[in-house]
Parts: sequence; structure tokens; C-alpha cells
Amino acid sequence: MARPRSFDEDKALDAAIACFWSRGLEATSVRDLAERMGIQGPSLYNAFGDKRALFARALERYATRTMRERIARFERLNDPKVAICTFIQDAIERSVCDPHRRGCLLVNSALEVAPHDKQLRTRIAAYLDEIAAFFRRNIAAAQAAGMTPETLDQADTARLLLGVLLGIRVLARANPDRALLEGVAGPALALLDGPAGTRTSKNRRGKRT
Amino acid sequence: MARPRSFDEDKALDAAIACFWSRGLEATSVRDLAERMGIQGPSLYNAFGDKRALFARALERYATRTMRERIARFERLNDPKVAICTFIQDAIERSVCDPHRRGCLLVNSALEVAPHDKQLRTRIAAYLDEIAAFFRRNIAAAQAAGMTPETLDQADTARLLLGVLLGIRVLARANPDRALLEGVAGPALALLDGPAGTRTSKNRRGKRT
DNA sequence: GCTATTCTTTAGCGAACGATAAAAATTATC
DNA sequence: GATAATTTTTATCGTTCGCTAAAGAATAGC
Repeated sequence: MARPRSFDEDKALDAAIACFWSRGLEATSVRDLAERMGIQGPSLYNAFGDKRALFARALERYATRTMRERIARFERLNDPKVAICTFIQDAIERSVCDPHRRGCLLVNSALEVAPHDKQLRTRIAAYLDEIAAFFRRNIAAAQAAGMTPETLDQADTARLLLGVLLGIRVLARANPDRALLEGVAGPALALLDGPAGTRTSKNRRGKRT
Repeated sequence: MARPRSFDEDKALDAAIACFWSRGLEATSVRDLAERMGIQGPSLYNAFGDKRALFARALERYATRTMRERIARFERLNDPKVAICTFIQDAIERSVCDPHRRGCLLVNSALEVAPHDKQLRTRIAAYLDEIAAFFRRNIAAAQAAGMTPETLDQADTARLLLGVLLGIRVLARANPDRALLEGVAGPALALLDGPAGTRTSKNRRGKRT
């Protein structure tokens, strides 16, 4: 009953993600977006509303395709401590091998966008909370499996790991040095093993390289 | 031998700091800056060069008047562990009582500016390194005083604390909740006391509120 | 094939951007 | 008071910004 859309909305969203990821929300122009998405400006407005709404859509897609995908993938390993360590180590690996220093779109948005936009802030806080919940869930599982000391507070340790993750992402924007980033992560991940001298075959992680 | 400047350069820089702190580098216009600095656009260009050069000057002044001032003030307490804890706790306090969520200009700049500007990135990395050096210096002093376990790696623990600080600052932009931010800091600061059960009158910190 | 509906394209709106040329104003030196 | 040097002011420059009106193109229902 009407002219069909001539472009793939998901592919267009992926192009928008790439734009926002590289330059952020404010510094990305609608013209840049339209060009990378392979459409004209008015088509963008027709399909997505305005730049901010497109950003919200892009961020939601990023959360699903990147953050949630990783959480699900690492949890399928069925080793909660490995899931946590792999998640952090994966962020370090990506930071070190990221010549344009794009970092994480979610972290970038938490800093650039959250303070100035109440609606997006709520969504961003919810995404961050999903990461904290992932950490907490796996800390609890590690404790239940006797791999991590019961003395660790689940909520606070999860918060620590979230803070460490964000810190790594920020630090990497200025200085993506592996020794530095692994230095940040090391003592936090070591907490999961408990104090030296209490380690058994159950709670010792493999050597981190 | 020439017309003298009619404005105070430091007061103008303070106004520029306020602008960049609230909205970042890109989102702050030269017109905003000139107005808040109480001068006309061309006077700004005459005195500081361009927007980027003004930003560099503002950031350097911020580093001295805010970051270095706090480091010096907390180190004058002559208790290395208290200096570290107070630094982190101070950042939390400021984050919680910050209705505009301005955060820390240095952290904001590390994320917004560092990836896109090599010169500023070098400076920002150096500022962050000053913070890491503060942490390391005081960890070493705490160990020398028998207040902190020798088993802690000085460099990595300092890096962890830097990461935690940055993480707190980012997290606060989206969700400046005291329980959340203190949850991030708590397990990291507890590391300085060593494992529960090994604590003596020398290594026990006061209760954190 | 006509109509109704939606999308795409062309063209451009007014506003804000970073930056500057040129003139007026203010000082020190002589 | 004249001169030279610097700052301040006024008035823009050309560009880019987010966004949109209007016209043309493509589809489904009849």
C-alpha cells in the first residue's frame, strides 16, 4: 500500500554505531551518519526521527550485539570465574588492539551523554547494571562452587569489577598500554582467588599472561 | 609601550575551566567561553591562540589547582593509607554532591579528547600518571610503616586504584549513588589492610562511612 | 489504470560554528 | 603631543550544523 524502504535498517544502524563509536554523539554530524548509512538525510529522519533517537536505537543495538552477546558467550563456558576474567581480559585485549582508541560505546556514552540527557542516562545506567549483574551472578556461582572465598561481598565485589572495567576503558583512551591495563585488572581479579596461602586446586585461576 | 590587558588571565582561565568542565571541549563554543570569561571573541584569540590552546591552558591550570592541590593536601596528613583513602573518598563525596554531574575535568578529557589529539593525549596521560605516582608513593610508604602487606605489588596496586578512581568518575556520570560508588572503592581500599585475620593496630583503617 | 500511501530525492532553511580583518582605544616612550 | 605597540571592539567571513518543505518515485488496493 506504499513504497517500501530501500535500505536495510539493521545495516544502517550498524553504520550509525560505527559513527557514534568513533566520534561520539555531539561530534558526529547527521551528514556523516547519512553518508555512512548509505541514505539521504531526510530518509534518516523519516526512518529514525532525529539524531538523538537514532543514537538511542544504535546504543540499544550495541548493547544487544556487543555487551549481551559477550556476557552470554562467556557464561556459556560454565566456569563463573573464567567468565569474569575473560570478560575483563577481553576488554583489555580490544583496548590494546584498537588503533583508533574507540573504546566501548557504552562507556563513552556514560561519560559524554549521560549527564546531559535524562532518558538516555536511565538507559545507560541500566546497561551498566546488566554488567554489574553479570559480575555478581558469577561471583555468587564461584562462591557456591567453592572457587571464591565466601568472605567477599557479592554486591561490592561486582561493583568493584564494574569500576575496574570502566577505568580500564577510560585509561585506554589515553594510554592503551597492556602492562598498565593488566596492572589495573590483576589485583582485582586476584581477589576472586582469595589471599595467597589459602589457594587450593579449586580456587586457583590459571596464570594470566 | 602598549595597551595593557584589561582582564585577569587567571580569572578568565577559571571561567574557561568552568565551561569545559560542564560541557567538554567540542560542545563548548567560543562564544560561550568569551561570555563567561567576560571578554570578546577576538580578545580570547589574541590572548590564547585558539580554542584548543585555551583548553590546554585550562587543563594545565586545573591539574595544578585541583589535582595537585589535593595530592599535596592529603599527603600533608603524613599517613599514607589515609592519604589514599581520603583521595578516593573525596572523589566519591564530590560525585555524590554534584547535581550537574560535571565529574572530573581530567577524566572527562581523557575520554573525550585524548583519542583525537596526540599532543593533548600525551599531557593527559602524564596527568593520570601523576595520580598513579601518588598512589604508588603512598602504598610504598604504608608498606614501609608496616600498615600494608608487603605482598601487594606497588605498581599494580597503584594502577588498580587509578582504575578504580576513573571508574568511579565514569559511573557517577550515569548513576552518582553513594552505595554504588563506595561499593566500588571498598574492596580496593580493603586490599591495603590485607586479608581479614591479619589485621593489627598498625594496618587497620578506621571504619569507612 | 487510478488512487492513496509511503519513501526518496532535491534543494535549502535559519542558526550556530571557529576564526579574522579592520578600525577604534589605550598605554609607554620620546 | 606625536609615534609605536598592543588590546579591544565592531562587523563580519565562509562553513557546517540539525532539520525540513516540496516534489518525484515506487508500491498495494481497487
